[in-house]
Amino acid sequence: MATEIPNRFDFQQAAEEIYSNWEKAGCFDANPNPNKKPFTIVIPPPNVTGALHLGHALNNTLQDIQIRWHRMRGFEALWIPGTDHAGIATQAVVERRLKEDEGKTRHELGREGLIDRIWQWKAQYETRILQQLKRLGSSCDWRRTRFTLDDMCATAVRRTFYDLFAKQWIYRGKRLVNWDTYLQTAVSDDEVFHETVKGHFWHLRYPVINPKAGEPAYVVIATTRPETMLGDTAVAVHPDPASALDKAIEVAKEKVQEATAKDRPALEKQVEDLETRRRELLPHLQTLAAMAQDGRKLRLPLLNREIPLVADIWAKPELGSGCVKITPAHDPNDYDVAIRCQLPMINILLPDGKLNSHAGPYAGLSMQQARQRVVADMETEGWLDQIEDREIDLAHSDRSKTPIEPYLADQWFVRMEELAQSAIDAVEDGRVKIFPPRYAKGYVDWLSEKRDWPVGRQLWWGHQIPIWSRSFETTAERDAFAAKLAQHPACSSGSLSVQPEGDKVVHACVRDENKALETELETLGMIRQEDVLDTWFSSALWPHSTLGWPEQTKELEYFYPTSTLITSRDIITLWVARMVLMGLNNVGKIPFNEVFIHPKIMDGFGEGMSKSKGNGVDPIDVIDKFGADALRFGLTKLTTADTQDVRIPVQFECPHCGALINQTRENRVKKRLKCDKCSKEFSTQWAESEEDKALPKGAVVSERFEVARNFCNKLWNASRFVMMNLEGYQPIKISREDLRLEDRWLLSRLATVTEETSAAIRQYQYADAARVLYDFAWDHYCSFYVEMAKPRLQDPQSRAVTQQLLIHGLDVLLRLLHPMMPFITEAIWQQLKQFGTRRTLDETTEASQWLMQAPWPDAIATDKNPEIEEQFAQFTALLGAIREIRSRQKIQNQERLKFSVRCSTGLEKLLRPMEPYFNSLAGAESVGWGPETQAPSINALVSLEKMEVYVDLSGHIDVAAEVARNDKLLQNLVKQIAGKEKNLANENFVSRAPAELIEKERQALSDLLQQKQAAEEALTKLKAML
RNA sequence: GGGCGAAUAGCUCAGUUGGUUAGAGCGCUACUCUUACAAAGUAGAUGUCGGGGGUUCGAGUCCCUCUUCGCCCA
Repeated sequence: MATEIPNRFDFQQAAEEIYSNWEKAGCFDANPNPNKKPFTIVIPPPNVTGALHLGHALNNTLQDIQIRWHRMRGFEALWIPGTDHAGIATQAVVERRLKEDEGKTRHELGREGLIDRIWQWKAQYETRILQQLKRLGSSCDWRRTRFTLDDMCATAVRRTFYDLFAKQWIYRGKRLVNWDTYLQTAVSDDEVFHETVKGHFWHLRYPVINPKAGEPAYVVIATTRPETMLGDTAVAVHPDPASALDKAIEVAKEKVQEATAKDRPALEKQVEDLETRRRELLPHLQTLAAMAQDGRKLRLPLLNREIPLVADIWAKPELGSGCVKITPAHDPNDYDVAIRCQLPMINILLPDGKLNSHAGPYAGLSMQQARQRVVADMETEGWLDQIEDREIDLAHSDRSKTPIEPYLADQWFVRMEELAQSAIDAVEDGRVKIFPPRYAKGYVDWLSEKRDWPVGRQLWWGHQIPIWSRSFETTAERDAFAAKLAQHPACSSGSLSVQPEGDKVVHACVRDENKALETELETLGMIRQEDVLDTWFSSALWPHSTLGWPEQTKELEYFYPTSTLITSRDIITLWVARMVLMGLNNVGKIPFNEVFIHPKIMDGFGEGMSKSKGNGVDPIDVIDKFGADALRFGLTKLTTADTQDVRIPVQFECPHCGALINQTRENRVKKRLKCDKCSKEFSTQWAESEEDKALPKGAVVSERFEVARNFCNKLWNASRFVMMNLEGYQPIKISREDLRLEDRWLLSRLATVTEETSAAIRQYQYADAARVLYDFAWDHYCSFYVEMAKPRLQDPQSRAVTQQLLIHGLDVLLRLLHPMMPFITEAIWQQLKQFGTRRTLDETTEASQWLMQAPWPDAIATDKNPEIEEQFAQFTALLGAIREIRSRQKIQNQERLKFSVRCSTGLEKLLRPMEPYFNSLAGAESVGWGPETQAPSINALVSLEKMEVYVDLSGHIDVAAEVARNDKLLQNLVKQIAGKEKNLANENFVSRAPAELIEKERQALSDLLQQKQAAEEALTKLKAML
């Protein structure tokens, strides 16, 4: 029976059962349905590198809220789940593991072998990720789960690549790339992070060949990477050092002008240095500039190569020696110089980071070894000028954490001109709306650069580029071959596209997987490109590839464009922008109508959470401890509309006693910790030794979710109360007019709250939606309606109506909360079934089998009644006044109070019917009402806006407490009165402020004066009693 | 260096178009085991709204500037 409901929600057990029941009942499935409007979300596929973290929990909670809300509103709501293969990240993790566990490299395992291992890894993590999503309550259509490397996605990738190739938007070129020597692949700028490290500035001398009279015998260049001299193809000097220096001096002087006193000395020193330099170094630089114009050559030491002295603005006369060595194949700036001055580019590096034959005697050395040898040899030969210490900015690969080598390599690119423009237009003309709107700027700025997209990755894990290539000795041979290939029937049928590159190379792209054709190309001597595509290439197709494109499926037709994409801001350029341009290119339509960028979760110190910092919270730990509903509600409550970061302070949970220990920057990296409370030790994620690992592990959690857990408990117990009092419940016909004030107040609140919640969810104002429901459920439904229902339930006259409104309110509340807290609301819904399916005031609807399929409540406009809400506010104010006196006077709850209220007859009429509630809610009974009411001889007075409340204190007055209260009140009143008087005495205010406001102020002042007088009188009386 | 954002109670955050007593939850204090809930109830205390200028009758809110922090880009 109902009374046996436990007073805690056992979420552990309930959640699992509920979820599998939903799944069995097909609640998550969506299918094209002409009778409904579609609402579609594609999950931003989490990558299979690791498990989901709290940021993912937030991301997916927000998506699920939209999906569940739309589903309840009658949309055909489809949420497509899936994961991303994350090419380089995953391969890096698996390779590292391989090295650590078996000491093997990928080359020892071979391409097939390694890919096999990665699939195993993928299987493991995909399972884990999908499981996490399920435990979170995500209502995805699991039948449609996709993976960016599965057959369906592969087909889409291949078709897209072919299309771009045929449009000649794909090309291969030699470019300087960020080379990861550990993973032996190029990485994009997005995958590089910079770190300032201590280094040196080596000053080297390069001798001048046949210097003329007055010319120096050598030039000095400074470099942070001396070994790259082996790839030098020039030395540059500024063409007009005088004006360049003047400009630099001018800029520096301006800075001095603008500087604060603190910074000024340092900047003045700079100006001084520059002026000294101009005096002492300029003639020398001018000589060099002239020599460069005259075509003077230098001899590159160690390799004895002749290199030109060139004039180029990249050389900064204000820095170092004023000359700079040019290594086009290994430095982006030098690369630009080489393009401008038409210099040769010499690549001295092998893919594994060792030097190649261009490095002459240094071939085979690593960059590190070469540096030592080069410096030593230069010194021996007398070409080393000096060494200074210097901090240098060093690029690292985000994937392998090793230094990046800029490297000249063949690279596949996607031409971005048209594609980028199409994506810019889509946002600028409002077809794609980004929330919060400020993020549109970064999106447009990034796309506006229209930098061609390097899509090739020298990896094994990914979509292999479907291009077969062959090189020829001569252009004629190549052309002949290409012409012949162009005759192939596959070309005219549009499944093969042939294109030349440069003079001697031809590429052929095969549209769909076609073993016969591919083999044929191979017999013609063509070889397939080894590179795979950047992961983002396949994820860019995600909104349409998951719906079956390039097939014109029913799903694609019905569910595309998707409705909204919910993601975090660091992914706007990588994902959102590329999804837009690929959607437009492939389908001809935008991929989604709206994009919502949610906040990023930080720890209590404002630092991003990550496993490598030790401050990462595993959502599963939170779910185990507080329940999925608490996790979801807590995250929802944090998601305010415009903020970009939210902080969640993090604790360790002691596995012995459950105590929470605040995390600090110090303790979060420790291998083991001692509990503050029970003094027992526990291990952390860092534990390595057997001894540490033997200790129980302390989870990283956050007590932030306690609030939400308590809210779940409140909801649970309110429901429990309702059900305990529903014995004999029969649905009855209710007519609004017959209802009491509190009933109509409840209905008015329900209408308002429904409206506010809907509006908030629609506008992605998640925190507002959560707050509105929290306040309503706790402060209105529980604290007032349920409390007021208690006496009414005892009264046979009013019991049936009260039951009806209680269950109606609960039914609506559960539906409103369901998108945020699906499990607990569903659990209660299932229990409510014992009272039948007719629960709401609407006699025509029956409760559905599953709450998740129930209709979203209607905001019944006619139930909204501001007047009643105002009246109710008067009632609660009066109640509060009585309670305050009770508390201040330390009057026990058992002792009854008497009070009288001096107020207008109108208010009296309104509040008198509430008399029983003063008894049940404040233990007080009224003895007088209306304008003529006399104060009891000993009383405490509370002056409210529209009434004066006298609580009879005869018998239990604490005079001192009452004096103190009145004193404080008086002080406050005096302060306020002074403010108002000052305001109203201000000529400017009276003449300029709006008349209404002035009138309001006057009224307020007169009220205040009256209150003051009453307080003074009370005080005089009280003091006489002392 | 450029862009975006943040700074409000001990903590985490709200605070509409400027309008005069700046709010919530947690924590804290006091009192209550009152038959839904102590993961609760009732009441209470707590603020130079980061600093400095300015606009205005009036600034947490608008403008300028400085400081600190975070994220992104180069």
